[in-house]
Amino acid sequence: MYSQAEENYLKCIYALEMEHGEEVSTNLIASKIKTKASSVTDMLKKLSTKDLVAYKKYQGVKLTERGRETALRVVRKHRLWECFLVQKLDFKWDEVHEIAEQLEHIESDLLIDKLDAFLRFPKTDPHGDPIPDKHGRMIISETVKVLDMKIGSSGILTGVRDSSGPFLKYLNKKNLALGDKIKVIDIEPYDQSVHIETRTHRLVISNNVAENLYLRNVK
Amino acid sequence: MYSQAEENYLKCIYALEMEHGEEVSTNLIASKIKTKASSVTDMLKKLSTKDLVAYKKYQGVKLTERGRETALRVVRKHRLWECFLVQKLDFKWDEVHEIAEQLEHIESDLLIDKLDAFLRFPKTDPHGDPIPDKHGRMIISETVKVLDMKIGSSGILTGVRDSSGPFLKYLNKKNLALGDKIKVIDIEPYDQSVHIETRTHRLVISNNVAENLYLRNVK
DNA sequence: AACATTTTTTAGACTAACCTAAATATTCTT
DNA sequence: AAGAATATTTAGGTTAGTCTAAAAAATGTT
Repeated sequence: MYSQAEENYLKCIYALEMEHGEEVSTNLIASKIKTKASSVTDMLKKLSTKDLVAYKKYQGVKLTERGRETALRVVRKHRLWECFLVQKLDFKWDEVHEIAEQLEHIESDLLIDKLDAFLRFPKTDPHGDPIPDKHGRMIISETVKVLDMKIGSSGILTGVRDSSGPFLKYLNKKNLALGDKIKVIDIEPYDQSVHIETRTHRLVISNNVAENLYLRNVK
Repeated sequence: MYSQAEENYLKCIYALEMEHGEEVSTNLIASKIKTKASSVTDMLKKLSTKDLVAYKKYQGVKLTERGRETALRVVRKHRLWECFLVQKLDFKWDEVHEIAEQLEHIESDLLIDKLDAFLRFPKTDPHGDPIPDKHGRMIISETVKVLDMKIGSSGILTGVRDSSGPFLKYLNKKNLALGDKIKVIDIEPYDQSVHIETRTHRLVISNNVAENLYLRNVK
């Protein structure tokens, strides 16, 4: 139906809308997709004629309803394939992204629904991100960043903002995994580094890392 | 590494070499790939500069060692994915080809080896075709066409030459499946239609169908 | 408000993979 | 072996997606 390039742009715009709100800028897309702003402009024009984005010169874009549906279908495929890779093929969570980037473009509704069933309709992918169902609906759990936690409170690690290989490898090394219960012992006012405690150990994480960890509150 | 188009040409040339012997002609490739002869010529030149085929103007092509290895890797992926679709996702054997055509281009050696292990290293795909191992080796079983069988002899249906949807649907309807024991009752000299018997029923198949069924001899 | 900076768009070019139409080789027929 | 038929290649064009460089619009600064 749509080319891989088109799907990648839609997915990218969808992600940027989630992060920064609607009205995504050309340069932002360009840097995320690692291409030039002029290429982005070209593509936005094309997506616009296909009624996938609402685009006005110099004003940024946002997805149309059609565009959002399409983006969600790609996201669904990406996250289901990640589940498959981790649960069935024993990949580690930091190894699956690049492969899922390819698999997400395979076109077959039947395939993806059968895959969904095979995996028993998972609600989140290995990084804690919610998986849209076939109607595009998903469960967005209330989460807070580690930095916004009260000192002394605890939470379950439910997701990561940055699911790049290096960051996930860092978490592996520090023995932090999704589902771990984490208690915030102290936040250093000077550099916003955070002293945390898990069931098995204590450690200090930088502000940067703390920004990328989402917790679900727990008493 | 190589584009999907390049991989498709290599796979196509490989298949034609198997069927018709080496030195595959431009038109043959064009008709199989459903494109124009001039496009084939363009691609053959490109594949030639990459040392994947040995090409001399007006003389047809054959795969180089490098080309054959690459083709076999694609074939391996295609057939493993077909196994996955049938065994794990409950697709029927006539539904998997088009999806496998897409999946065969996913690039990750680790993925394909893990998939192979997950499927317990299958030796043939759902159509009875042998699956190359990671070194490109496969078990080619001795088979004969139904038409070449002696009257009164039996064989196990081990493969089909034409694995297109319509043909496989026909076999489904006639209740013929891989692994079935088939006895050749009679071959009509006039039109080469064949009277056969399975464990459960008797039927007459046209010469055309008989040409497309491979049996492994059995006493 | 005027100038500088940044962002975005336009103009024009490139590559991969395809196409049509015309030219050239090869093969077939007699 | 010459002409006809067929097969293949060449020449030149198209589209998708990218690029660079230049132009234009928006934004920031004083």
